Amino acid sequence: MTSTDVARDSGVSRTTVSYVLNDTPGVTISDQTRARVRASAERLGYTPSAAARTLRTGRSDLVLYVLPDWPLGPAVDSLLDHLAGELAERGLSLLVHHQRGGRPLTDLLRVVTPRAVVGFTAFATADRDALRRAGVQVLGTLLDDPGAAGLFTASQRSIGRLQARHLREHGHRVIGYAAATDPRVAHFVELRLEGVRAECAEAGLAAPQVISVDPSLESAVAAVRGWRSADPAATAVAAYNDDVAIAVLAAVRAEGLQAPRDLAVIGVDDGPAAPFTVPPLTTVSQALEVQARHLAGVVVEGLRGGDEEGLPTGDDLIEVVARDSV
Amino acid sequence: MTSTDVARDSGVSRTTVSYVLNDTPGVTISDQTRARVRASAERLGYTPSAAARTLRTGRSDLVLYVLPDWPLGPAVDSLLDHLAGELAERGLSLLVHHQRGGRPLTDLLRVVTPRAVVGFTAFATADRDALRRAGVQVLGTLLDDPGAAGLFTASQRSIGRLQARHLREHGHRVIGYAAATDPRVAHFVELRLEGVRAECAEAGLAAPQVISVDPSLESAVAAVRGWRSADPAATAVAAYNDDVAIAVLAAVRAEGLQAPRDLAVIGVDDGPAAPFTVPPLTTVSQALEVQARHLAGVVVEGLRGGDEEGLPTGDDLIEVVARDSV
DNA sequence: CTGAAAGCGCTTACAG
DNA sequence: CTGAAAGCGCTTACAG
Repeated sequence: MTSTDVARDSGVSRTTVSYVLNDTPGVTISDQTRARVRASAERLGYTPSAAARTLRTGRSDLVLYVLPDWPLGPAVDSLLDHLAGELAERGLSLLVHHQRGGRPLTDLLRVVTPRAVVGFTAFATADRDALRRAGVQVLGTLLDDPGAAGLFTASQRSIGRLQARHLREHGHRVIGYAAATDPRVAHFVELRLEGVRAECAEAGLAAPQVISVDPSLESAVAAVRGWRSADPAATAVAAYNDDVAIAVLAAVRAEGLQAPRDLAVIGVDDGPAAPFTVPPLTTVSQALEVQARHLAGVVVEGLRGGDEEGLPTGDDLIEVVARDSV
Repeated sequence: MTSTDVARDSGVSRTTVSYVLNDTPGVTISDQTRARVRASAERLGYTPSAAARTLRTGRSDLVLYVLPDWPLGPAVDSLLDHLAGELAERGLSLLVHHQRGGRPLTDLLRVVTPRAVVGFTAFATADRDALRRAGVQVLGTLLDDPGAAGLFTASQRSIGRLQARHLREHGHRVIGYAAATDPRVAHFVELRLEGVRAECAEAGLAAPQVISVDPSLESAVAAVRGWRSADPAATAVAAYNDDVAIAVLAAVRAEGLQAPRDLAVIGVDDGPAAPFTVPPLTTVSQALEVQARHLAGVVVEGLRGGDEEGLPTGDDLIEVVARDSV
């Protein structure tokens, strides 16, 4: 099923088929011919070969979104959905690549020729350069690595900062930090923790005591004991995310204590379980719908050759959802 | 950066470059020449054009995984990771497409030329046919739609069955069902519910009273009142998933009742919050690691042209994780 | 053992 | 207003 078939079927040349099907501007073709060509294409179920178009034009309508190795949660799905929609309106298709192991990104070029690659996390320098060399546009990253400008999302540091500030505003002077143990997420833990540290330091509080939580009940119980037996004892804990916070909350109950009276807890994500914990979990919400819209704009702007600098960093894209655990 | 550049740089023809870089069997090329070609390719950062290869050979090393519109949870990520790994070992790359709105799948063919498309849910017949016509292999689905054999996963019906059976085995004779309201998930609700109904019918129990839950606390409270005021009153509830179950559990507490004494609750997913609810949630776990391995095998087998029939349906891939809510 | 040549399916100057 | 022809970068019979 090629354009030759359509041409033969509708009694015109392949040139005309191409002009009609691509709505090429600046050519004048009778409405009658156009209709005939479209009808043939439709009837024959013709789809132009992506490989041939890409080879010929040297560019494709494909945008590749590169996702990292670690678990991301449902928020990213809706982000992708939204981005795909925005791109579709501009004739672009979005495909997602789940990065795995250490395999270089350039392996992908053996299989697709994207117009642009958008990274959720930072690219390895070698990958970035190789992609650029192959004529692929490389579009920013989400992480606030030094030197890699955050593309669209709230910075991880500001999430930590916001947690600490909320705790501080509720009178807590000694704050613990519940880190996650999953190594794939270590970088994020570090960035959020930095935010907590910075806020504590600026407010003249002691540095947060960091304890990792599995999350299993045993691990969380050990952590709760750790914070409470420290000197000075922590009265509040900022957790890496809701999952960790939920485990800590369970440990508080298991120890016969009460949140927030004996230990306040704040999470990150505002996941589905957060409103229903005991007590309901105070947490940081990341307004991902808004971020998605923003990301879409940035990507589209970037594709148009615009400047990716000077974009909002998005600190206003996070907020605390106050419930009863603080 | 084309194979011509590599040929010139290493002083051979493009033919030889292709033979060396593809390790084409049956050609004899001196080790010295091979080394020279590889060195050039490496130094020049040469990656063959995916478009040109695909166009010339008529096949690509791309497998497309089509994901549905609705939220899937982290389990699918690990499934994808595993599949990508298995495929990579066979020289195949996996890319994911998040299906959106009603846009036809064939739009994708304007952008990529996959060897095969693997569907998480069933394909629309039109899509399936169009893909096949374009020479793309279409590989099964997960849903147990009539006529669309389940590709790899446990059937949704058996999940519902298993919930009801567990409840029944714990002495419950009147069972309620907590459905989800998200329309994107309606089909799954229906299938799981069918399983519950079937199990109840076979055991001679009344049909389950179905109430939808938001999930918000108000909605869940209304549901709990509904089940308890029914005649006969339900003593146990099978929930569509953990999220719904968690809301129901919160409603039970809000009403001053206790689970499982006043109302037993069983979820589906065994998500991260399940061990930490009050009381800890009994739920159905879907051995997704195992399913992933299985899926990878099926896909690879399918690509090899093998038969996708006669595969395990995977009813042994689910099990209840008994905690304290039943 | 290596190279010249054809051709995959498309788009797009260019000629008529 | 429409068509013949070139050429994108590759692979692969085929000739030497």
